[in-house]
Amino acid sequence: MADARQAMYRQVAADLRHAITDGAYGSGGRLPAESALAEAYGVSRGTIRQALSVLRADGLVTSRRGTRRVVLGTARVPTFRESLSFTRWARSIGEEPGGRVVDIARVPADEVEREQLRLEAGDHVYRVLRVRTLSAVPVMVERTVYPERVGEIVAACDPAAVSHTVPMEERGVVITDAHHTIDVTGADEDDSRLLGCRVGDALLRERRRSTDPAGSPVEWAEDRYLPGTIAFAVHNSAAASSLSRRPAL
Amino acid sequence: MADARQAMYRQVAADLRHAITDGAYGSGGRLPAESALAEAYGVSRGTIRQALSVLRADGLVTSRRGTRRVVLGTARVPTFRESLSFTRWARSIGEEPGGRVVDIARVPADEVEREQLRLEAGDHVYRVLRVRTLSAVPVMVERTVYPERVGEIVAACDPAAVSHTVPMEERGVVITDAHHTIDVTGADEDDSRLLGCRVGDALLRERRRSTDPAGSPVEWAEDRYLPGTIAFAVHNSAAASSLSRRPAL
DNA sequence: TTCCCAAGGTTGGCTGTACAACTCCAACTT
DNA sequence: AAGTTGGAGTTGTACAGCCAACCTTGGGAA
Repeated sequence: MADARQAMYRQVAADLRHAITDGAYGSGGRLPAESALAEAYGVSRGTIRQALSVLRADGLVTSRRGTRRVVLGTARVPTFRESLSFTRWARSIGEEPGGRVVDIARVPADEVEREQLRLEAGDHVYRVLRVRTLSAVPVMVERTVYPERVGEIVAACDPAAVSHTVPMEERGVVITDAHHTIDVTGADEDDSRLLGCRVGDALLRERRRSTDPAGSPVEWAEDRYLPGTIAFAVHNSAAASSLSRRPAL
Repeated sequence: MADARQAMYRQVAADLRHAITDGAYGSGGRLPAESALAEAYGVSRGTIRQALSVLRADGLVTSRRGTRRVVLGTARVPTFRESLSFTRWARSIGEEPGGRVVDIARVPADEVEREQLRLEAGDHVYRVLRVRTLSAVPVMVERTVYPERVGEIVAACDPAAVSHTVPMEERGVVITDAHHTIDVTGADEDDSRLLGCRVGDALLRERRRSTDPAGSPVEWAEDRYLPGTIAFAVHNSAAASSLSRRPAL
């Protein structure tokens, strides 16, 4: 349970999550009734339901009226923050992340950037080109556009800094929502040079727009991965839908 | 609002969703306070919060303690069912979906299939190979494995049937959870023949395991798309995280 | 045996209340 | 002019209760 500063339902959710990933209920097994959990944790049923809805959204348990909840899978589900940060992700799978900033520039935002980052005409943005490595092997090229207030933080970082999200968080930039588009694209000359592939080779592309709790865009990024280095995993459920297809541009 | 058989919070969510996609609050605008909405709809604040949590998970609105909710985007978000069915997706973007079953076979499940579909030794599965088209142009090859009870339904379908999910739903097979893995792979000979590309060409691959409300697997599928025909869109938030990266196999 | 039905258990949905934590803005102080 | 404080407004968390919808089980009926 730990940390009393956390909301009760989060503590319960974390505890149940551990119990599930430790296999306490087995895969395909049944959870105790909500009322039983409520009594066990000494909280109301509403709080238990809140905790379970978190696990439901993560795809750890199902729910169906009339019968106990079923454990769907016992795999560890990354937290939201891990899923956003290349560095955190790499460390969580036991790889050593690295990288370096190839190019960074403060320029007036073009029309697309103004639209994506919701800026006014004349506002400036920081464009960052970065190559990222796992165990010193280049696997991804990242092109990110930041609005001025965020870009200043990134520009102040060491070009070889492993993580940009950590300093951003320390400076109060918090990301709570991200919208991703995943498809395939061909390598351009920069990609070719930085990743060691040929121009035109297929790369797995993730485009991402992240926003803070106030709804202001924090970054607009395009990541290109060498095939075979990464896969994206998505869970969706009738309770919390999140994956969709889109016609490619 | 419509249909009284729907739960109240879903009606409210649908109504607010329409209001938002119609631009009633603008992009970046603020929603009325929960208590105001509660009074307007004649329901309790709890019900409003339930409705808003749906929109939150879809990335339509943010939420932050102390201040009103902000409209994140006004784009239409596909429903869970649309995102699962190629046919529904194609129609929703105004394309004419088609396809045909190339091969279907009832065979004993191999070890991987038993693991994925949670079957016993000796159980049989249906393996289906299918090519799918948009406006008569092949764009995707689909390899699906069904457990026996579901496979029987699919096997009874016309090989040229546009949709398998519709008959499945009519026969009481409901999907409530799906786990997807998205990456890039090379075309094999079947892909090459059916999609008209060369062996080894890069394809966007989606692997999917779907389960019903009881937690029993309903299908295990691998879809391979020609590059440029589709992109996957994902929203995740601190409230309902569901995207993760995975090391490629 | 097989089918049907009733009863009990369980989750879904909704209401109402209370307080805590936080944001924002205006008025005040320095 | 700049910083501080305080209060009103808003969402987050938690509790308690009620009924409906649904599933499972077991016993009775055919």
